[in-house]
Amino acid sequence: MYIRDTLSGQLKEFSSEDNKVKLYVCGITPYSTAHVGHARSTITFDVLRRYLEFIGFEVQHVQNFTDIDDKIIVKAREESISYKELSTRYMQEYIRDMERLNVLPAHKYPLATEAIPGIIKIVEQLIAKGYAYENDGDVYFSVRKYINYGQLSNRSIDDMIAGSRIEISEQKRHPMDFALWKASKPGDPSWESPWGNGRPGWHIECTTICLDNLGETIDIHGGGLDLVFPHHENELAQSESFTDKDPFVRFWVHNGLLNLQDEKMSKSVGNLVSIDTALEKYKPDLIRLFFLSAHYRSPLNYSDQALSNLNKGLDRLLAVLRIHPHTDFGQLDSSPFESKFIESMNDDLNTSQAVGILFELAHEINRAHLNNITVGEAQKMLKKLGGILGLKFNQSTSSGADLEDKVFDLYRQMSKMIEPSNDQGLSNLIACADSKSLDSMMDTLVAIRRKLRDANSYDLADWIRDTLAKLNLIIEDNPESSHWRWK
RNA sequence: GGCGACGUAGCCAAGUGGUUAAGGCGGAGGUCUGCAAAACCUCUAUUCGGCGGUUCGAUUCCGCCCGUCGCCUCCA
Repeated sequence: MYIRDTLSGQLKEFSSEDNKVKLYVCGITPYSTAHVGHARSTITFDVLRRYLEFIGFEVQHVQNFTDIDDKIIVKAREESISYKELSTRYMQEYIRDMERLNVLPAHKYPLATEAIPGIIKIVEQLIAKGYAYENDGDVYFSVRKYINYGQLSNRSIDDMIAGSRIEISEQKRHPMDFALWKASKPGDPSWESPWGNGRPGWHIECTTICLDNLGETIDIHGGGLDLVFPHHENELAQSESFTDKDPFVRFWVHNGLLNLQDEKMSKSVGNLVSIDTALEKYKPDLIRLFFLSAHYRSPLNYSDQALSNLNKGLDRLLAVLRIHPHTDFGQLDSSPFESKFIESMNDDLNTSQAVGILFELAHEINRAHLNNITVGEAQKMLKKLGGILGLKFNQSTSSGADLEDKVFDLYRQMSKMIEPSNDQGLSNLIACADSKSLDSMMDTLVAIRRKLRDANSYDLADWIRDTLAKLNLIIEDNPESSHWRWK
């Protein structure tokens, strides 16, 4: 498999020792509800992980929570609760949201606040080695000491200072220096350290958690494109300064950002769609399919139109999986689709192409079935390949609280309409309707319509079909048989 | 100002130095059907932002221009 590495800018063939993959994905700062942009990132790496596992790697997946930072402190104070209470709430929410999106849980979700002893050790070492300095309770990393600073984001210290709004801080020796440890203000959550009470800076928790959980060299480090600078740049600088080991990360992988009306979706802009909101409107499979329909590194515009369009496509796949295959005519060979799927995924996780292949396979299954060829194995293949993308292909079901009553009501209306016809068979069918079981009512309705259609009573047959359609119950008629399904 | 990405049909979106530029949605016609739905068949970009260059040949490589977006401050 080939993966694009941000640091080298190259497509590189992926391999690892003993077929084990150390995968570290930057998690969230839990101070507010997760949005669909977070979902895109998480799903990107979920698919990467699933695929690596599919091709035989053993993946160890670690994702952190940065559960202490300025915004958490501010927000907790606003709500008059502890930082812990606040961060716990949003961490739980996040985990639950991801579960709903069928994301495989990471093997570990380490917290920044639980890594503090390790953080302190690393900061002490960085000071001892001359990469960092303490000033009035703060500790800063000295970017000039790390000669490769800027390598990941491909920029030079001078250029960054020249163009823009770097805050000059009295405490720092160089404006680009960044905090490893921050002295805390009275009343803020704080931890004891050799430099007084304080808390970790933003990037050091990831370094520490990586080293503690995965070792000095990790195979894949992932996150959103907006983390390249400063987060990953700083993480890289401090990690390699600490370990003297190059590389810290073999593959830096970054996903493109999700836009809303061509503008990045972010907390600061406020143009957020929460995962919860998205899930109220769209099935998890659809949201995943939407993300995967574009390349993971490209920007992607979140829009209701795009999602709704894709929904028709998802319905196609679901319809194909509903086919009852013939059993006695040669099996459709779906292995070429698997090969093409793998080829696409091997090419830097080209999920867009892979999704295209799913549709091609679906089309082929429909064709084969029409020609009386058995498609059972091909259906399994479709499910299997979709599964690599984390698609569950759950058929729609919905049992509205009073749905049974509504369908039963339909019987009552029908019995009035039918009386004049004096058809004993029909009346018997109607009479045996069981208001408890939707399945049996639907089966009976299908049978009733059969009779009606045989008797050319199309008006009533159509009325039943239309009425059920309004309840999201679809009846499909074929010359020889009829079926019902959920919309 | 610096760095980077992108611009492919009505929309979403892959892709390639050269026979037919994936796939989905939408649209048109047809088959099937009592009708509808689903499915199937055919069609729907002589052309890949614009202008030059390299090349026998470029949408694909190079340069410039136009446009959109991202990063350089917290962000997945």
